[in-house]
Amino acid sequence: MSLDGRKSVILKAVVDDYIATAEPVGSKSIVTRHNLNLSSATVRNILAELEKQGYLMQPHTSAGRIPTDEGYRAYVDSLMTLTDLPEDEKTRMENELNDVFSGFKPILRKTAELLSETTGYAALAVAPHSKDSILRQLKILMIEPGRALIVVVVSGGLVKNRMARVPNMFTLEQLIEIANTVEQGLQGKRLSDITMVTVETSAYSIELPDSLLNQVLYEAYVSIKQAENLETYTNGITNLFQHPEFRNVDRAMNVMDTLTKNGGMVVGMLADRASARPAAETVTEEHSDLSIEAEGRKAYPDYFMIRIGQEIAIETLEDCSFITTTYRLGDQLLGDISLIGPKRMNYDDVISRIRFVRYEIQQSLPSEPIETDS
Amino acid sequence: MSLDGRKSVILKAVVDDYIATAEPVGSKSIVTRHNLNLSSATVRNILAELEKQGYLMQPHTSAGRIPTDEGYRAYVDSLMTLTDLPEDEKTRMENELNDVFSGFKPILRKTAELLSETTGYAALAVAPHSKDSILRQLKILMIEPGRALIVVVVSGGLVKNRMARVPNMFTLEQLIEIANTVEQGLQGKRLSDITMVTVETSAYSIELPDSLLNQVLYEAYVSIKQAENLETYTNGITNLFQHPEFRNVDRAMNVMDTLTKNGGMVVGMLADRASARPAAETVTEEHSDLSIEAEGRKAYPDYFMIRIGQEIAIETLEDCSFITTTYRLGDQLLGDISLIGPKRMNYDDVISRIRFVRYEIQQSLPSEPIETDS
DNA sequence: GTTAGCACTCCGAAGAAATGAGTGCTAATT
DNA sequence: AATTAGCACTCATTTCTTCGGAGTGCTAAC
Repeated sequence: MSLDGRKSVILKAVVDDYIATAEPVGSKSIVTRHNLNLSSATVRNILAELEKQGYLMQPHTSAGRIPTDEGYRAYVDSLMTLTDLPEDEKTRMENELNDVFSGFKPILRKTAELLSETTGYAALAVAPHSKDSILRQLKILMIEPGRALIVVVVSGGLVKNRMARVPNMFTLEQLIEIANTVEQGLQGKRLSDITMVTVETSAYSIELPDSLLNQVLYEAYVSIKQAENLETYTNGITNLFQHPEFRNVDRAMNVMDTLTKNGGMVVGMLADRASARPAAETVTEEHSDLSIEAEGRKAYPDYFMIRIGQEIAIETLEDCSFITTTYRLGDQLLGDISLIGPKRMNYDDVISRIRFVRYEIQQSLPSEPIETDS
Repeated sequence: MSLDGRKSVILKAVVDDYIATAEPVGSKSIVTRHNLNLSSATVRNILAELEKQGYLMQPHTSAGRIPTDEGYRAYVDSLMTLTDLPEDEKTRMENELNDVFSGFKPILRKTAELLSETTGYAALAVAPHSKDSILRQLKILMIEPGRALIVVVVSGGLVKNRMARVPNMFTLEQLIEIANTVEQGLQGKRLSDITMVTVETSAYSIELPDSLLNQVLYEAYVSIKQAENLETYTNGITNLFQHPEFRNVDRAMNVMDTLTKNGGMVVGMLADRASARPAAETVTEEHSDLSIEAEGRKAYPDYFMIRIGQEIAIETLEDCSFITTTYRLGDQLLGDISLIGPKRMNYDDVISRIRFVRYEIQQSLPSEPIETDS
């Protein structure tokens, strides 16, 4: 009953056609487009069944069918055919990525740009970060009297730096002493466990007036805390407007709003959740015949997390789909690459591309230094 | 003939009403709304004259009038009445700004946020930068073998830093020597005059194999060059969609695109031009009775540059107006605050608010350390 | 110089009619 | 028992028409 051969062929046909045309798909057009050996009447019967099973729906009584979230889900899980990118596409993207000025940020920016441009959807890259980052180093560099650059180095090689104002009277030596003391006291701690109290405690042995010392400690604390922040690069949000589902200004605005508010935090958190817990039902395994790093499957979250419509659990994005995957640099650093488009998205193409750029990022930057700040 | 008392009253009325309603303004509604002692017929005659003079136009023959770019220009230059912000608004904005976590970036972000939220338009803040930045310091901090943080300090106190990969074999001492040598060679030079050749020349005395040395020099060069980049913070672009002139998806998309492409560079350059050359005809002097820093008028570009429609000289923004002002930190650092909205913008309110936040920024952060990176 | 009056314009809303893609159901066919 | 042809029906969309009204310009009177 559920999805025998013919049914799945028709469901796939509906989703494929709807993705291509954005118009409800009728029985007749299916028959001709896919030259099936069936009459439209038979197809109609099958469509009715698929609708009863929840895979399809009609926008109104006398219209063709469009996929429901469940329909897309079935399509993505087992129906769609993943193809590899054509070679010239690959080399083109490869070249573009290699052209980038050195530095990690530019490369992520370029990645988001490339993805959004080639797919026509919105792309998002989250900079590498470590889930349970551990403080490794705390350095201070005096820029001029009263101003110092505080550098926080975290497990996995992530470095964050931040300018801070310090009392004029401190000498570089004093600052370095403070930094060293705090560093020793906090080294190895998880960032999330560090509080202002921890910082102060770590520095109890230093003999300086509290009022002055605390200013520096506070700056150090802020710097450490900022190392926890995720950085995100978004590109191509306006692309979404090209798609008919967002030709309505209000809907477009809502989506834009959600994607840009708080510096992309909403989306960043979403992507973050992806790498955090790849829950069984929402994670789509790559089709094994095309999987690039099949050996690592169990050990690392190399899946594509695909959230369709309601599954995103954000009301304004219920017409969207959200595809996320995680890249790794070395053993500890994780980052995410995501793509947001209409539910009626070219999943096949998008997945190929994301996989490709992930591969590229991991290849070309296995241990690139990573600079970030707040 | 040009703009005698009654005419300017009527022009002001039209612009005011059109700003308020977004509907073409008719002769009758002017009379009732502003209870003038005139008949609608008289007003019609005046409207016809104003139209002949180029201040007004009709969308179609039997419609009311709307302002032309010249109409807005006249309004902005001499007709509108600038009011001061109500006290509670001021304290509210002040509090919000003071609540911000320390650091310059957050404050600029907050500024853009505040402005866009309270005005309902899009806001843009350009981080402080110096027009002809001069290299002051070049520091290197070794993070771990093979990785170093390069810090560039520029005249005016701007600091940029960037992680770089350096050959493993270098010791911290060697790196510091290189940095010091290059620093000495380049100190005092304008960033724009520094090239890869200049950098290499500055280091000719160092006795190390070229192939290794050049890697470091290249990284230094890149770091210096990145210090030239402007950083921009944009907020509230989606606000624009609320206004009827952008309810058309395509127009909205064009505007969005222009405002977001290349990380806001288009707009950044626009704002930049504002502080660069305040050309007479496009710069609007603040109405003197409300001017806060009247004494500094000639010495600093404390004007509001207002560009209306075509004056922006970007086709996709021809329905917009663009208001920019420059803030200063200390003597050398300049930054811009801009607001982008429909031509039919509440100029009065917007200008008051921009002026207020500029004042706040300059007050609360006279010499805050400024951290940025690429 | 101002105003009342009037004919005229033209947008936009509201309705009516035609179109056509697509459906579900029934009865005939394989 | 599955498939298909046929047909009546539904309903979004498009096109055309009508009509009201806000607003104008012009003329003639005040």
